[in-house]
Amino acid sequence: MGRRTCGTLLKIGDVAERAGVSLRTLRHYDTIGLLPPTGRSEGGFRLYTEEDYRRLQIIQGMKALGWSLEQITEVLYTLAELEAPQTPARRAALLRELAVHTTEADQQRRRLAEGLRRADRLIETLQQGQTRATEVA
Amino acid sequence: MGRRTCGTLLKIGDVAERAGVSLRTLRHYDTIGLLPPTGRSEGGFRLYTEEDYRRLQIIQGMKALGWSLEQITEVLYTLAELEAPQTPARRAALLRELAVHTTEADQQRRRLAEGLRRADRLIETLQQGQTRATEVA
DNA sequence: GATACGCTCACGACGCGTCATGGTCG
DNA sequence: GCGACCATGACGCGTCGTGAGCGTAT
Repeated sequence: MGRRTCGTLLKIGDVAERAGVSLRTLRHYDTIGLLPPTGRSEGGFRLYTEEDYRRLQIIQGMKALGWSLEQITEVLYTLAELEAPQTPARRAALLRELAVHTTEADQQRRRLAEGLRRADRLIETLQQGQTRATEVA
Repeated sequence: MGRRTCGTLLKIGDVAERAGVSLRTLRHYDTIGLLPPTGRSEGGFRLYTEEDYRRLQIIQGMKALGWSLEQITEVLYTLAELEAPQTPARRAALLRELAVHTTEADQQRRRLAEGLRRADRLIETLQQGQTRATEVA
């Protein structure tokens, strides 16, 4: 029946299409431990859950901010570990890590805003180039 | 007399320091034809002019927008050629190219804006992670 | 058994960082 | 001729794209 996979499990192609990424990317994320599929079929096919898919969406968001896959891996592990109860010392350490990442995100935000201004200037320049050249003609 | 180079010519290190890029980067830009130094010394040292330096600044701006060095090379050549008078046919072709690049710049602008929204959401997520974890403590 | 879908290598592109080794300038 | 500066060449890295060659699901 087309694309529907058994139960709630998604094959790599389903996830790829939904999220708009390549199969290659998903395999890469698997090999580096960033997004290992929850399961595998008998024949070795990667099987993803809805939860995996949500994780991918978060990854995409962070990637769009220019974070490296390694950084993203760290943050996700930190957040995951914060969910589970830990010793107070451990919790404090995790919170400190998280604070660092938040600061990084803030800086990234500023860089993006700066880039936006730059983009506007560039577009202006290009359009000037066009109009000037057109006027001469 | 430190860093001052003969006349108005700058050595690679001077340019690198002023622009905040590495020597390697400048050599790379040379080898790919993006920013060839105007001259060379007898011994083979790269010699840059102020004009070269201005070109580098433009390059840095476009790079910050996520353009590939190849794209930048194209745009710069197109703009340079538009300055000089050409046949009307050539001019028209250049204008068409320029229009393509303008469109790309527009798309880039949109991507940056989208990234900014994503950044805000991510920062929120991270801060929520912090406050939630802090409240539990 | 055809067809779509998946698997694992393995090589390539981009934008440099990073040696290693040796030449140039003041 | 010393020390700061520069040259080329080669390899490496991160993040995939792009096959090749072969197995799996329906």
